[in-house]
Amino acid sequence: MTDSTRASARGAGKRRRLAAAAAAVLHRQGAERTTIADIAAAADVPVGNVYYYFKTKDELVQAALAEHAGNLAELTGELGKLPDPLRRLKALVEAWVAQRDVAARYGCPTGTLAVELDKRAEGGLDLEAGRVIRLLLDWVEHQFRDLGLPDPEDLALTFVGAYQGMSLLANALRDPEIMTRQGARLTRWLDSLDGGGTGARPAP
Amino acid sequence: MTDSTRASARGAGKRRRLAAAAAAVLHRQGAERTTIADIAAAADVPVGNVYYYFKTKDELVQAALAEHAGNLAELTGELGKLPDPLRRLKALVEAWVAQRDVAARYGCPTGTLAVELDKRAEGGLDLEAGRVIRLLLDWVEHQFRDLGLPDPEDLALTFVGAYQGMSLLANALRDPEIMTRQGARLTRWLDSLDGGGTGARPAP
DNA sequence: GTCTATACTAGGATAGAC
DNA sequence: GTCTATCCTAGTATAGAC
Repeated sequence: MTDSTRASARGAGKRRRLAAAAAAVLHRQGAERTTIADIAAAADVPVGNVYYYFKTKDELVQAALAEHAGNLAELTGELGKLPDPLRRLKALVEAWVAQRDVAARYGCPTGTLAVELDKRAEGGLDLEAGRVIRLLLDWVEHQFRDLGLPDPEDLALTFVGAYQGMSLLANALRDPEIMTRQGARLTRWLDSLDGGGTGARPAP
Repeated sequence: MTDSTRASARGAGKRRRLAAAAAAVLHRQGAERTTIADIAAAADVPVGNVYYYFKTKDELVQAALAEHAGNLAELTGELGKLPDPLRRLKALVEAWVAQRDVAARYGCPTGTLAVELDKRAEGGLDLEAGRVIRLLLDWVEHQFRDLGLPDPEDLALTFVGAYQGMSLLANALRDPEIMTRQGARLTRWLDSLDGGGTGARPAP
């Protein structure tokens, strides 16, 4: 290994630390209230050095979104090991409910970022969070399709919409129990869809 | 009428214009990206004069929230004229769907503000948006209670959560049709609750 | 009560030494 | 590849003339 590859390896390490720190800090403080210095401190990287890895703050936001997309891919990868699509969706609800305290305090990482970036048209990042949400929607839609249910796209919107809605309410009211109770409702809804046979159940 | 009361009347007019402008501009640009100058321009009031009516930017945000609360009270007041609670809720869904283009572009005014204010702990406004959402929740819960359905509080959370979720998705994906389709689902859900008789329908 | 000019600060970004 | 010092802009808020 040459000096330069070792340097690159160290550099890549810092880059990754900065991306992970960006994801975490942006979630807690929001995109606008977070300064480069905040992210640098969280990643234990000197402030001035950040610009070597990310030329602008927007690039850091982009990196945070990639981080969220990666986390999502990891989660759906795990869930994909379950044989039954219905069990996969139920396990996803369980994962959401398990995060109830974080959701009540800071909301859904991607959802809140989507709201903030929408108001930030300049950088052209206003649609990027939507892309990450789209990844989740597509995966969920695939599960509903595998279950043989009609309108899998609408079902996915209902399902993910319910998650975003309960996260926002839990956050706005600072009440993690909202995640628990609405999560239980979502699970019962999934059961009713599968048990219903015809799939004609009119639930939202 | 004395000079001072006339002056007060003019003053109150400007104050009201500023509050209304704050509500509108904060919705479009977000709390962080909006400057005092933006609000002043929208209200057609000279920048420096703003501070006579609102000592800080936070007070303007507070005024915008009061504006949203007022709009909500007006809407529920109208809906209250309908004799049947079920019709009231359906009419509320219709009102939401009618705003689909605004929702797809800027999200729910109160919901997006709740997300932003959550990250803005300093001013102590972080829970204020939640209070406005609570007003809506209480009204909706009341309708479900009048329908004689069990767990009206949870039903209200599901109903309002569905609205917040569909607004966020419509906004993140810039697709007003999401409001239309999910609104139709919500309406069918309401019908199923009422028609179900037992109210044991497991929908989320 | 209305408006102008300006003080002050935070924070993004860059130059350039090492 | 790492870090310091600094420039520069934007935006809140105030002082004070009218």
